[in-house]
Amino acid sequence: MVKPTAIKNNIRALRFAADEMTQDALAKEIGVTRQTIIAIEQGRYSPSLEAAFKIALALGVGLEDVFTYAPPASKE
Amino acid sequence: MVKPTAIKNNIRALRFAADEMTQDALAKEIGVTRQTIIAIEQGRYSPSLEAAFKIALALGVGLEDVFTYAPPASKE
DNA sequence: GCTTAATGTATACTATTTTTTACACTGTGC
DNA sequence: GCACAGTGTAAAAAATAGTATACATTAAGC
Repeated sequence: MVKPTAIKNNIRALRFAADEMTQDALAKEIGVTRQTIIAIEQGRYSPSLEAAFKIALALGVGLEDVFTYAPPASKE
Repeated sequence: MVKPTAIKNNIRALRFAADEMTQDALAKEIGVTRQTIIAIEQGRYSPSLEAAFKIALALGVGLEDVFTYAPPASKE
């Protein structure tokens, strides 16, 4: 099963909004590696709740401003 | 290192508020096992962002109404 | 043309979350 | 007493998230 993450985020946009913060800077600020930021930005996997909270905190916005859950589209 | 989850939740309270929903019912509704609900309720680990979103949805509240991040208390 | 910063890709590895199965405990109804 | 619902515990295995390292690409500055 593939399940390509039902969660979207606008970390990239918010990074630029937040004083042009680089992936590396963000990664360091929240205590993860750059790889993690890249993978999350690209939606390759959704972060842990903890990582998500830290990211929102670092970007100065609420959790739900960064990540949005796209429900699997029920058939209707 | 132990890292006992910096995230708190009030799933249990919200379950009762939401029509006395049982752990089993909630688990089924969001597509995880009962074990997962128990572990999360007890704070044994924090869920994935996806699981967290589903739980909030099933309980009819916002993500940040269910889970709260307790920052590691900076020294001040 | 060389260097550097920022981003992306890949792979192997570790850690954490989630599942599965199985059993224990408590309260309620019969 | 026995059955059942709801909750809890435990441990192994599978799935997913995150790390570490190394290398490629692009744009900017010198």
